[in-house]
Amino acid sequence: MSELVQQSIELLKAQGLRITGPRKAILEVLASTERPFSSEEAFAQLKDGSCDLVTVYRCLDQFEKSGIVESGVRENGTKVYCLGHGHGHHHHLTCRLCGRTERIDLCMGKELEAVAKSFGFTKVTHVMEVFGNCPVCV
Amino acid sequence: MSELVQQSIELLKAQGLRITGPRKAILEVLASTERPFSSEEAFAQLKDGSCDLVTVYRCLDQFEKSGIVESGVRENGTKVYCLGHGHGHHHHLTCRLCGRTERIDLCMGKELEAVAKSFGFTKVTHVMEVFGNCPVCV
DNA sequence: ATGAGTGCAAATAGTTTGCAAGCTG
DNA sequence: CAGCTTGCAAACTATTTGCACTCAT
Repeated sequence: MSELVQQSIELLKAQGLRITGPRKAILEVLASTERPFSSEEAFAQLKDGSCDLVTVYRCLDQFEKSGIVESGVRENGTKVYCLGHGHGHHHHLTCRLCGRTERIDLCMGKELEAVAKSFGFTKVTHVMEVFGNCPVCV
Repeated sequence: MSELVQQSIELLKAQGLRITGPRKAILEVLASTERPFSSEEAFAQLKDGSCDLVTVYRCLDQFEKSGIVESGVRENGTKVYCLGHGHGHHHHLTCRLCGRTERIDLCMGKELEAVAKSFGFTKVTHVMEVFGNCPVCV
């Protein structure tokens, strides 16, 4: 089991959450690559019978609430999740044709928070996804 | 009819598209505020009987292809559209409780494009939405 | 043993599509 | 009057919810 999965499990335990087969399996999938997964995609990566698709939805949602994964939104509105991979908040550059994903550390979180605060907004979060056609897909 | 709507209509005509009742009505709604609308929300603003919800979906999609509106995605994945309002590309700060929206001109489009190109990606686009709780909602 | 977690089925939300009829240019 | 547009119905995709059962702690 990867170190990243171990860390995540500790975090879950620390919050009084239970470590189950499906949760471990889903974490393993997320840890396998930096590419963000939708619930359906993560489900597709699981060995047949690992768990139900609904469980994937519920676990990913739970993981997000627990702060061990971050979520984003695809161009088409699909929700995706990825482990912090030990690097905390970041964004992705995704090929809209093949799904290949590169990590982007560029982020204007602080600036956005400053602007938002100037409007009196609190609990500021943001979602940013970058799309393009990768060299392989032309 | 607002100037903004006039401009949009000219753009549609220039592309050989037809100016119909529903299209004008939808443009009026979009022009009424800087707040981005989902198809359902735009539909709700129309006078009863202006047109069918499906038509709103199709028109907004068409408007985006024609370049007269820009689209974004809500935290929950809902697709939203807004007129350029004569200021071109921009982003929004939306209260996740009441929907109040402020315009944000902060954008790292150029930087993102540079990073994406360094990976060999072309046709780079990005989606960014900022959320918070506005002063009125606490 | 107790309640968090899961599976299955069914409900929902948002959006898209097929096709015949209507209206714009 | 040609064919872009629309309306209506139905299909679809992604996600959520209800409920009984199971298993981690």
